[in-house]
Amino acid sequence: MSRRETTKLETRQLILEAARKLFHTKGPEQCTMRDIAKEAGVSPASVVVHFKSKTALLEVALYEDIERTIANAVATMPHENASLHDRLMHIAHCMYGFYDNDRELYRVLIRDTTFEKAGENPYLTQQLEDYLQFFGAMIEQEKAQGTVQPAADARIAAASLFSLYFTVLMEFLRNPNMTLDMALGWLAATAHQHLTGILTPKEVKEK
Amino acid sequence: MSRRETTKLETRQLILEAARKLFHTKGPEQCTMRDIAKEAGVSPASVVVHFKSKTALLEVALYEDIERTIANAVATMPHENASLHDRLMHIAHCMYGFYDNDRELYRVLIRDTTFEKAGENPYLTQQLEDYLQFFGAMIEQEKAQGTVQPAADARIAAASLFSLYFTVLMEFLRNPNMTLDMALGWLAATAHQHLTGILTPKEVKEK
DNA sequence: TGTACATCAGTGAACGCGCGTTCACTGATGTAC
DNA sequence: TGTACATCAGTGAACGCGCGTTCACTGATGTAC
Repeated sequence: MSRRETTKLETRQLILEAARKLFHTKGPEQCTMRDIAKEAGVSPASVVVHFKSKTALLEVALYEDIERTIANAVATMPHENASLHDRLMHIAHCMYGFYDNDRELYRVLIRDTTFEKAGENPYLTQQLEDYLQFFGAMIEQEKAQGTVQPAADARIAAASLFSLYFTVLMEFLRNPNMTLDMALGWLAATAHQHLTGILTPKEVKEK
Repeated sequence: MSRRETTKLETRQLILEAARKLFHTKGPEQCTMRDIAKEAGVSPASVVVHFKSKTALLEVALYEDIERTIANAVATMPHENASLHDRLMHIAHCMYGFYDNDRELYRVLIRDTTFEKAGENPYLTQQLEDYLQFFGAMIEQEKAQGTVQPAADARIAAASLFSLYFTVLMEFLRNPNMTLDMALGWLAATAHQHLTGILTPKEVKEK
C-alpha cells in the first residue's frame, strides 16, 4: 500500500472515531457533519469525500460494533445440548443488551438504514444476510438431530424468527419504558410459539 | 359547532387534500411545506398551526386511506368456513395491494412514523392496536371452534403474525424488484410455519 | 539519479435549499353588558 | 337589540440552522523520461 493510500485510510479512521464519539455523547441528531469534522481535526469537505452522507457515516461507524457483538454472542453460545430456543434467546439477549447501551442512537441508526431503498446500506444488508445464513444452518443441524421436522424450510424459519426478533427490537428502541427483561420475555413467547405452532394436531395433519 | 370552528376544520381539510395530492404526484420528499401551503391556497405558517411537522401531516393525511383499506379488507372477508390462514392472507392481500399503488410514498410514511419515539404517532399507533385486537379476537374464535389449541396465547399469536406481515411489507416497500405475488408467497410461507410450528411432535410434548 | 510533470487527498469558503420557529398584524367571529 | 370589546384563525415575512454540493486551491506523493 502506497503512502498516499495509508494516509487516506488514516483520515478515514480519524473521521470514524470522531463520529462514534460524538454519536454517543451528543446523539446522532444533535451533532452535525461539521462537528464531526472539527472533532476529527479535518475539513468538513473531507468528511463528504469519504462518506457520501451522514447516514452512510452512521452505518459504517456502528457496523463494526454490531459485528463484534454478534461474534461475541456466537462465541459464548451455550453447549450443543442446549435447545434451539435457548440458543436463539442467548443471541437475542446479547444483542438487546448491546442496543440497550444507547437506545436513542441505535433507534436512529436502524430507522435510517433499514428503511432506505435496497442497496443504500451495503454493510448492514450483508451482515443481515450472513446472520440469516447462520440461523438457517443452525436449524438444518437441528433437523439432522431430529428435533426439527425434516419438511420444515430452514430459510423460512430463520427469516421468521428474525422478523420476531426485529419487531420486538423496534419496540424496545422506541419505548423507553420497556425493560430488557420485558423485551426478552416477549420475544421468548413469540419465538416459542413459532417453534411449536398454535393449530391443533388434527388441523396440522390436514394441511 | 361555531362558525369559527367549522372554518378552522375547512382549512385543515384543504391542507390535507393538498398534501395528499402533492405527496402522490411529487413524492413526500420532493414537496415542501410551502408547496403544500401554496397548493391549499393558505399561508405556510398556517400549515404549521394545524400540523406540527411534515411527518405529522404525512401521518394524518394517509391514516384515513389505510383505515378505509382495512375496513374494505374486513368487509370482503371470505366466509367463516375459510381457514384462519386464508383469512389472514386475504387481509394481507388487500393491504399489500394498497401499498403497491405508491410504494415510495408508503415507504417514507412508515419509516417516518413507526420509528418515531412512542407517542409521536398517535393515529397509527391506535390503528395498529385496534388491528391487533381484531386479530386476537379472530384467533380466540378459532379456539372456540377447536382449530386452534386452547393453550395458545391469542395476543402473542396476533402480534407474531403481524410481525411477519410487517417485515415482509418493509422488504416489499424497499425493494422495487419484489412483486406483489412474491411478497404474498413469502408471507404465506412464514405465516403457515407460525401456525403449524417446526419442532417434531415429541419435542413439542416435552416443552 | 535527477528533473519535470501529473495525480489526487485534503482545504476552506461559499452556495442554495428546506426545515421549524417567531413576529407583529389583520379581520372576522364571538361575547358581555 | 345594539355597541364595544375580546378572542383567535390565519397572514406574510424574516430568522437561524444543518444539509449536500461546488469551487479554485495547495502541497505532498507518484511517475515518466
